[in-house]
Amino acid sequence: MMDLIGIREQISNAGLKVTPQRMLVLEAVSVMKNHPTADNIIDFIRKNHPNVAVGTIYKILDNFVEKGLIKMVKTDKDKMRYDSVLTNHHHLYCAGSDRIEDYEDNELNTLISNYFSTKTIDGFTIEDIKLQIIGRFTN
Amino acid sequence: MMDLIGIREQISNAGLKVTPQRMLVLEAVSVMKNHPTADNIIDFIRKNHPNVAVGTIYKILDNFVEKGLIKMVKTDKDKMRYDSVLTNHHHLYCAGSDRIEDYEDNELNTLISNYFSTKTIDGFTIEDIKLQIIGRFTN
DNA sequence: TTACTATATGAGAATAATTCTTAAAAAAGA
DNA sequence: TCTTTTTTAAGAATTATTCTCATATAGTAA
Repeated sequence: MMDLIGIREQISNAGLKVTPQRMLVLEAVSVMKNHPTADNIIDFIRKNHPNVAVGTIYKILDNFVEKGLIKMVKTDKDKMRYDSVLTNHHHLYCAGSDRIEDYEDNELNTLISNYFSTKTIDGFTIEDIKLQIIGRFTN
Repeated sequence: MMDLIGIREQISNAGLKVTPQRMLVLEAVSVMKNHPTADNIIDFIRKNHPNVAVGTIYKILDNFVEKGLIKMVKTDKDKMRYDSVLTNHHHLYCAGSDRIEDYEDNELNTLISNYFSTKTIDGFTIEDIKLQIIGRFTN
């Protein structure tokens, strides 16, 4: 479940001081699998630790993104969301709601990276490719 | 250049009343090819028509997105952006700045739609697929 | 352990983007 | 034209996020 030692290590290895607040944020993002917004994370943490400042949580999220501990997910509408899954994956976006799910597909990854190993884009160096698959969840 | 009759028609065909303000907004988004933010659009319009209300422009942008006349593009950090290009295209995102460019590639579109014509995603009906190609512009 | 220094935090003010409210104005239809 | 419905202007309100700065704490070195 919540491997506090692992979380402590991740923060430390990223070159950040380990603080109770950072532990709480990283634990929250790891536990909340639904691409939470900053606000979701704030609520989650403050339910049990009402003394943690909102600005602190925003700053910690920035720290973590900067150090690569978590990622930001771009959605069409609404606010910023965060993602603790760092393996290469794509996202399924519901056209009619806020729902976002991960989509992992190595065959697809291979197909795309093969394609771009021969094809280059003029004036642009590719670092990463993500698919936004928009549609409807049927469940 | 600015085909005012075409713009009028687009608005009308979308089932919206044609007003001067809507003409201005659709013309602005069509002319500004750089994925403008709401604020860019507001500045552009108010330079020549300072009497158009900010809230009106926001509401018109919403109308247009809802009717499919324009699209929203969201990037990692910053605000909402708008896009008038309705052909199927992808986006190049600069990892180090706000820059976004369109990327059209029919060969790629074919590749992907072929892939997903055989492969289905459990519990999900695909409506559209967009690539976010992240990297660096070399010019 | 204690002290030191850099960094992180809490609290709330400030800012920025967007939405809401309401009365007045204008569009489309009869 | 007159009527009905929709749209607009203006600015207040809301929401998300960033900033400020005094205090507190983590990591390190003695």
